[in-house]
Amino acid sequence: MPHTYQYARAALTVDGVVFGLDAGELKILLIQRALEPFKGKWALPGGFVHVEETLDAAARRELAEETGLADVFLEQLYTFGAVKRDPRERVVSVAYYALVKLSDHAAKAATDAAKAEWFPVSRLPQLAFDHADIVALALTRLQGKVRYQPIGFELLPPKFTLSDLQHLYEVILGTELDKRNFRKKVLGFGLLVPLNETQMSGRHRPAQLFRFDADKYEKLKKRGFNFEL
Amino acid sequence: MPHTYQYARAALTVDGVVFGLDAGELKILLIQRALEPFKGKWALPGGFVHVEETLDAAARRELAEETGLADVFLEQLYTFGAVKRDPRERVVSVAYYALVKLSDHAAKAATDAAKAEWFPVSRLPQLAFDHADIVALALTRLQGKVRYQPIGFELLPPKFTLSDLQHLYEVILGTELDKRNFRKKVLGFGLLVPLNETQMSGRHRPAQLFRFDADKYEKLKKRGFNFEL
DNA sequence: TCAAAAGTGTTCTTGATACACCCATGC
DNA sequence: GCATGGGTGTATCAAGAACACTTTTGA
Repeated sequence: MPHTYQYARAALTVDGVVFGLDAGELKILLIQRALEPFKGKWALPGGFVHVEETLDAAARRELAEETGLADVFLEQLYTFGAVKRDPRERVVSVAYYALVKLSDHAAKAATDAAKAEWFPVSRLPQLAFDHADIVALALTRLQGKVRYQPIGFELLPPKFTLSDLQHLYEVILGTELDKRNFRKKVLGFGLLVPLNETQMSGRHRPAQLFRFDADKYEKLKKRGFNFEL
Repeated sequence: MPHTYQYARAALTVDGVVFGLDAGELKILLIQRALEPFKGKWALPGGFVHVEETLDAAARRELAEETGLADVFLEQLYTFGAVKRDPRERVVSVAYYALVKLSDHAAKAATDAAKAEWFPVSRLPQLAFDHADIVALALTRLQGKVRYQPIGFELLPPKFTLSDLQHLYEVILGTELDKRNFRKKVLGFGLLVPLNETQMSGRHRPAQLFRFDADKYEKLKKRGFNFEL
């Protein structure tokens, strides 16, 4: 049953920039397009927003359908509305970015989707539409946000070492950090709980494992606490 | 000539939260709705996005049409997509916020629009749709952004005193600031140019007028300079 | 001469930075 | 026993916070 409108309407889509940390590199999940336009090119997972679903729901649904990801950290990024960004017709896209723990999701992502692949942000293939712009903005946002909100933990497994955490920040921010200062600061927040476990990974001293205390963070946040770097 | 689509599409609108500084208060420009739904209620200026115009262009056009404002600082805020946010049909709105110098625009705004009025953010009337949410988010964004980007000057006249600037920050952030520390810091950036003018305003010592050196800021920014508080 | 806002420096405290060595383990 | 990353403390420096009095003007 086709719908009729007096004026032409833009189509509405969502697109997702999915970040993951893999082998010490920051990566993004891309889909190879099966259809024109840009057939065969790599693109962000995404698709049309249904009339009876919120934008967030559409973003989550598309992620699930195209990549098998569920229960990820997801946040709206920006809405892209250049007139010719899609060669077929006017399409406005609400972009999201997501942070996933590859430990959870690596397996699923591989099986479900037709052709989904992780690419290091530093070596992306050519992207369809204006998706390169979207990725660039997502990266800037991630770099900004990671400094004053503890979202980095969304990229790590539930149990991690301080070195894991430091490398995460170094990769995202593109800087080197001093080990002692980093540890002093991050432990100073009192949001990392040392576990009764260590992690062995090669012929050297095993590393203490920690988890992030999200509950405590929420409580502190309400009292005006500020996580920074 | 009506358009036909296979699936129902959401309508796309833009809405603008226009901030202005008036009589030492932070205010927002609202429009009284002439039509249902929410007839008679106050709402953000905004309207439908045309098929051949960018989102930014739509936001500027609506501001001009409904409030007479042009050439204002304008930045995308967030896109609101709750399913029932408009009782008639599905409407997704890309929200913007704008900063205007009342010195420039007060006159125009008064004449052009049917019923536009400035309301202090602390005493807003009941708003149509989910516009109260949009305003709340805009305020949060403004408070965040004003700390690390020199956008406050968009709310001041081209020539201003340091007290004007300090009061602006105090009003936006809702805090009191120490006069000496504030001046030390803000002058330390070297972005305020003292003019050969003073401003008399009552029976006390006249105040030095400054202008913000936007060119110099742009150059510094490219070299990694960081404006902060 | 008084009221009212403009303008100005110093001390103290806090947080950021710089920096080098010992520890536990696997091979 | 050696290579590898894990783990720790202190001294210095810079920036932020606290704080009070003099200046200029109009009435």
